[in-house]
Order: sequence, then C-alpha cells, then structure tokens
Amino acid sequence: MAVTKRRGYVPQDIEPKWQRIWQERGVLRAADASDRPKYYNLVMFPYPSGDLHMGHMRNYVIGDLYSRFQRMRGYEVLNPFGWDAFGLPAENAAMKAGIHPEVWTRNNIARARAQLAMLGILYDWSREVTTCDPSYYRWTQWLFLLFYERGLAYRALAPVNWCPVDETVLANEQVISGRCWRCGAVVEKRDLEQWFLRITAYADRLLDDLALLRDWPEKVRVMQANWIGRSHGLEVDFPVLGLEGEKLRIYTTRPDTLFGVTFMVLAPEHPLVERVTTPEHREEVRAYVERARRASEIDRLSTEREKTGVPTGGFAVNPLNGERVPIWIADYVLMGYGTGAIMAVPGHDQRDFEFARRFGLPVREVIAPPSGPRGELEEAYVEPGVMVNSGPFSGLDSRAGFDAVADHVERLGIGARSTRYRLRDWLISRQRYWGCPIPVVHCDACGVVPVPKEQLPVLLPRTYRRLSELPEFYRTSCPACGQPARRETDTMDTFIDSSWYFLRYTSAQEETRPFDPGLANRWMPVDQYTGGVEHAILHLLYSRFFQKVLHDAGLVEAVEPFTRLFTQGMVKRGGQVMSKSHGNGVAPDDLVRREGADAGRVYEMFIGPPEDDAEWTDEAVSGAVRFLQRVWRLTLEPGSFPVTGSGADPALLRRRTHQTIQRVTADYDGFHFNTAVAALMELANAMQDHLQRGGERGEAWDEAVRTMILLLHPMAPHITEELWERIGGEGLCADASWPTADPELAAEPEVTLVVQVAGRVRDRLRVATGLDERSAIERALASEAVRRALGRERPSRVVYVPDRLINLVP
RNA sequence: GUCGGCGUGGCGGAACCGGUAGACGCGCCGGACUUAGGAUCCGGUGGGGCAACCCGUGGAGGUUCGAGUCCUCUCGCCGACACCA
Repeated sequence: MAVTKRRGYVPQDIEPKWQRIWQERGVLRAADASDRPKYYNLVMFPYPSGDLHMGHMRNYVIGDLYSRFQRMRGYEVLNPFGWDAFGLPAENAAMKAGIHPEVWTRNNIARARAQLAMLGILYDWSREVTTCDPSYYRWTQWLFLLFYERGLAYRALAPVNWCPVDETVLANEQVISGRCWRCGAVVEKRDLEQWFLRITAYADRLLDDLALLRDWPEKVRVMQANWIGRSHGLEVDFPVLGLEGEKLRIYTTRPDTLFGVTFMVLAPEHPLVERVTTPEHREEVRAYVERARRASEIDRLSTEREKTGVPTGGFAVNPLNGERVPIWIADYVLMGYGTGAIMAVPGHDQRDFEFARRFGLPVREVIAPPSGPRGELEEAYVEPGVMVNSGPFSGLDSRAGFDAVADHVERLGIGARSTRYRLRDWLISRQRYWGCPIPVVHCDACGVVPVPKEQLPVLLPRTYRRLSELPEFYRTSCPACGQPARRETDTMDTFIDSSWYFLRYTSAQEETRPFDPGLANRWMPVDQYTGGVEHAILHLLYSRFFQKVLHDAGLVEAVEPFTRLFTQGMVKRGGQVMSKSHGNGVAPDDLVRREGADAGRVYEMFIGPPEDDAEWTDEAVSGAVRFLQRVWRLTLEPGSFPVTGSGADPALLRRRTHQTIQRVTADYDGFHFNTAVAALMELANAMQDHLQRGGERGEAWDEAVRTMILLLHPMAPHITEELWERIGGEGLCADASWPTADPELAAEPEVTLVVQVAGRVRDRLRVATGLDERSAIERALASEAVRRALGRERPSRVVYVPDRLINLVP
C-alpha cells in the first residue's frame, strides 16, 4: 500500500514555485514613479564567461539579500542586472571551438540567467543591459563622440603597451608588473597611433573628490589616490654647455636640494640625447638607447636590478651656483613622467645615490639631519632637515626651502612651479573584433571625421575577423565631403562599456539618447555598489571619470556615481580561488539539487565576514540545511518537540525576539551577514527551548515565528515565503514590512555581573540591571570565591562598571 | 623595498568605547528514541588538574585595576604599489 509519507521541508518542491510567483508578480520591478524613497542597489555586472559557480554567486546573493531587505524597509529599490559582454574570451572561445563570439556570448548569458534564477536571485529584468547589443553600444559610440566634441578624446602617436599574445594594445592600468592583466604575457613597447581619453584633465577632481566617498573602503581610496599620484614640484631650466640657447628642463619635488646636484640624467628616449652627446660617446650612447628600447617593461621597471646608464660627454650648468655637471642617460628615468629628465641629487634621493655609487659620481650633503651634518653618506638622507652648502639658502629649514628656492627660480625666470601626476591618459584603442567600433572615419581630405550621431550605430559586421581585414566594413565615404574614406578599424577598450552601464539602467529602453536625464537624476547616485576589490582602480576610476564628464555635459547631476561601496572577498575551495581552471567550483545546479537554494544562500552568508576571503567546506553546508529544517519544524510542527523541562517564560521569548530584530537589522545594515545568521540561529534555539520547557504557543510564540520568517526572508526567500503562506501571512513575504524592535521588550531585567579580585575573574553574579555601586560591592563581598581570593583584607580600590563588572583591588 | 590588512579551539569564525575570550556553526565524544538512521532529540567538547585553581588570542616587552582590543619591537601570511624624480 502506498502510504504518503509526510515529507516536511523539501526545498526542491517549493523553490521553483516561488520563483515563478515572484516573476509573475514583478517583485523587484522598480517603479520610476513611487511615493517611497528610492534606493539604487547595484552589483557589478559580470562578463558572461560560462558557468557561474558559488564564488561568483557570493556577490549576487549579497546584492539580492540587500535589495529584499531595503525593499521590506520601505524603499523603492532599483536592482538591475546586465552583461559586460564584449571582450577577448569570446574571441578565444570562437577561435578554439569555431563558434561566433556573439553566439558564444548569448549562450553563456542564457545559461547564467537560469543559474541566477534557480538561486532565487531577483532583478528588474526589464532594465537588462547587454553591452554587445547595438541598442547599447550605439550609445557607447554616442558618448565617445561627446568626449571627442569636448576635446576629451584624441589620437596620438605614442609608445604604447602591446600584448603579443592578445595582439592588442593595453592601457597603463591593464599592465600589471609589466605583464598583460588578462593573459600574463610580457608586454612590449610599440610606437602606434592610438585613441586616448583625456582622463588626466580630471586628475585633480578624481583625487579631491575621493574625500566625498566617506562610505568607500579606505583601502580603495588609498589605492586610487596612489594611482593618480599627484605631486607638487618645480620645473627648472639647466643651460647646456656648448649648445647656446638650449635648455634642459627638469622636474623636481625637492627644490630645496638644488645645490646638491652632481649630475643630470635623461631618459634614453629624451629628444636632447642626440645633441648633448659628444662624438667620443656617440657609439656607446646609441647602443644603450637601442638596448633600452628593446628591454621588456619587466626588466626595465624592476627595482631589484642594478641601475645602468652611460655618460653622454655633455655638461649642463646649475643655474643657481654655476656649477658644471655631467649629463648621463639611464633607463631609471622615464620619458613618460615629468620632463623625462632629472637633476640628480645623490645625497638626498636613494635612486640617484645608488646610481652615483655605481658609477663613482660625487655625493654632496645639502640637507643636514637634526643631529648635524654627517659628512660621509652611507645612504641618501630623504627626510627634512637644515639646508647646508646651499649658498644664500644655507641655514634654512628644508621645508621652508621649497618655497624659498621656488620663488627665487621663478623670479629669475628660469623655471616655474608645476603639478604632476602619475596618472596617464587612458589608451582605449583595441585591435580586436569583439568590441565597440570607434565611430570615426579617416578621410584624406578632411582628416578624422566623426560619424554623425544620427548614423549611429556603426555596426559590427557579422563576419568574425579583424575589422582591418574587412574591406566591406572599412570602405566608406567621408561624412563631410563624400569622397571615399576609410573607417576606423579599432574597437574600444571594454572598460568603456562598463563605465556608464549604471546610468543606462535608469532608462534602459530609451531610444533617443543614452539615458533619460530625469530618470538618471531620479535614481543616481548608486546608493550601494557591491563587487570585487580587483576593480578598485580600473573600473571604479573610469566610472568616476565618466560620471564627471557627463555631469559637466549637463546630463546628470551627481558628481560621484557610487555613494557606498562594498568589496567582497573571494571564495576558495581546497585553498584555491574557485574557478573553472582550478576545477574546484561549486555549481549552483548541484547545490540546489542536493541542499536547495536557500541552504546554499544561508551557508554562503554564514561562511565568514563578506569582505574577507572564505573557504568553502562542503560538510559545513549541512549546518545551514539543519537550521532551515528546524525553522520549518518550529513553524509548522511545534508539537513535535518533546517537553523535557519546565519554566518557560513568554516574556523571555519576547525579549529574545526583539533583541534578534535589533541585531539582525544592524547586521544587515552593516553587511555583517555571518553574525546575522548566528543571531537567527540563536532565536531558533530560544524558540526550541521555549517549547521544550513546555511553553505555550500564544501571542509571544506567534510573534517569534512571524519575526523569524521575516528576518530570515532576505537570506532564505523561498522557505520563508512558503512558511508565510502556511501560517496565513498576508500577501507575499517579500512584500511584508520589516519588523520593528521595541527597546523596552528587548531590555534585559537582569545581567551577569563579573566579579574580579585584582583583575582576575573570581565569580559571576546575576543582578538586576542598573544595580548601584554600594549594593554591588556588598553582593561581591558576600561571595565565597571572592572571600577566598581576597582573604581578610578590605579592597583598597573598587572599579565598578555597571551591568558588566566589578573589580576589587586589595 | 614601501604602504596597507590579518594571525583567536581540530575547522569556519564571535567578542560594542579596553571590561565574562571562544557566540553561532562544522567536526568529534557520550547518551536517548529506533527494525534501521548519514534523521531527530539530550549532554559534553581550548589545554592542564580529583579539586581549589593555573595556563591560554603568533612571539617578546610596555601602559592599565583590567589588554584579543592600545603602544614598542619581532616573526609569519595575504594584498596593493613597485625606480613617477
């Protein structure tokens, strides 16, 4: 006989049902018109590279949890999603498997969407954005033209980073320690004519506005500040001996050390190298320049390596003291920074010091430490001090010396104060197929001509091949004069695509402009942005740049795009980051089939502080499973817990309930999801204890059950929705209001008072909250353990921290 | 090399402003129920000791009535930057 066994909590039975209902009811669809205050909750959109694993999902679970939480608290939440869909992996896959990049990309998107859905992660899909879709990249092109019109996009011949494996150029930000950020190949230098965005024009604002980002992790702000690397200094002209009227301009941040110059160094690429070199040094210099050009970035930038360089035979004159100093060339001086030439002060710059030591050049002390001049230097002294051997400036504090020397130099008309940045302009040309075409035309007669905005988009051809190999793409006519012309065949860096997607979400269906300014202002700035730290510089800096440019163009009000940033840690398994290549990813599909989506979500939140890396342990998931089963049983089968004790107290249960509301609310707010789970587990323990002490299931019990369901819902949406329905809750749990804690009900009438003698714990007493000191001492002295420790003595001193501790010091 | 961050039971991790170290969970040990249990429930679980107590947050000092928390030095791990004048 087939007996239908009661099955209890079976996640696989209920999860698809609620996913369908949420979708049908349009839960989490953001209303552009609403009485509720807006809340823009954003997770970094992914590159659709294939299967998502639970490492990726951490980001989306956090985002979903937070959306649901803010929604229950009464906000109109915008929680959109999309795909950073242009990029190299699609091309690599295409070459390997013979699939068109677009097909590969679209397949991956479909797959990832399904995986998100099976975890109960909700988005307003009506705002979905896909960067490789012409409806999106049309506006990426439009924005490029906006930058062009505003003088922020330009073409220049420059030595650029070339990745020989990916066969494309890279931005500075995409070269990590001399290697390609994507494939790890050693990057080469090539002289190419390329497109740049003038991000340096925004360097000051990008730096100064970091101060507005109080809710960003300190770490990220510091990284951005270092990357921009603003420095204040002085440019000075040094006359070159034997070249009348020729000046060698240098940049220094230490004008106070000008009297310590003992030689000059030019970058090998410096334009004056040829002319300052004397005939007898010509051969040597030429060989050195040649070698420097060929050296890989890695070798050249390595600080480990001993410094190299050669003398040019030429001399410059120190304009302040008339001294002749030799001119050298060395590759530790970079053409791309400052003026590509330095005055070398080996006494007070460690790099110059090392160079001087290597080549037997003189070292002169011009800044004395507080202990007085040291004469012979063992290393460069880089701290401030008193100026010595500095002519009229001797005796001055070196900090004041900065301005004194700078004023003097400016008065003489041989230099000027100057601010420099480490940040370079953003190289955006890519010689790849799968990207957004740069919308310009090259005409022999008219030069560079932008494609008129009404002709956008410049469509990517269907044929998968480099655009420069597709005449049907690049053969065109000039929009200005109509003569035959050639289309630009470079595509844009994909970081451009992701620099404005958060704006597109605010009006994703807009067909006449990139976004509706009114709606952008309704939703922007993003209130909460969540993603990985790996984007601390690249994406987050570029997006800030775009936001500022669009602000200046009058398209959006906010000057910063992301108010609060949270960077979550990576998920590891077996000590390694979860990834396809390591083969250690936990597939959501398997997890959902075995333990259910809710258990997976709860475990992922319980695993540790979200900002830290976490180690995924398969066995530990069972803790989350058991917890959910217990919540199910407490709610629907409370009678199944055996009564094994007595003394249940409804007031205690209420207290725990309200304390849990306080804790979970604060924890969700502060992104402490691991302790929020712990708090809910404690409430479950308290509820179970209540039942097992024979507690009645009255008002206090019902409140505990309802509260548990509501507080748990953002983390475990399916089971809570099902339980909500079964206990007769009104509407959807997802639509319910967040519970409010009553501080009076949450207050503890009694506390444990720790009793110490001489700082060592001797006893613990249960006392009424707010007990006065006199009574506390009395109670403490009455303790047997205290008397043992204290002996017959009276305490000479008492430290009393009400409701916490009393310390009796003999 | 420089700058940040982190070192807490067998494991993941709690601990507000300096005030009960180890919440919560995994694992483990013992027990109950059971035809069975990888279900469920009960109890235990930092180390030493019969106990009173003692020791214990990488290590060594210091400040304090009191230190995981503050200070100095030191070791180890992780991250960022890496000749930017």
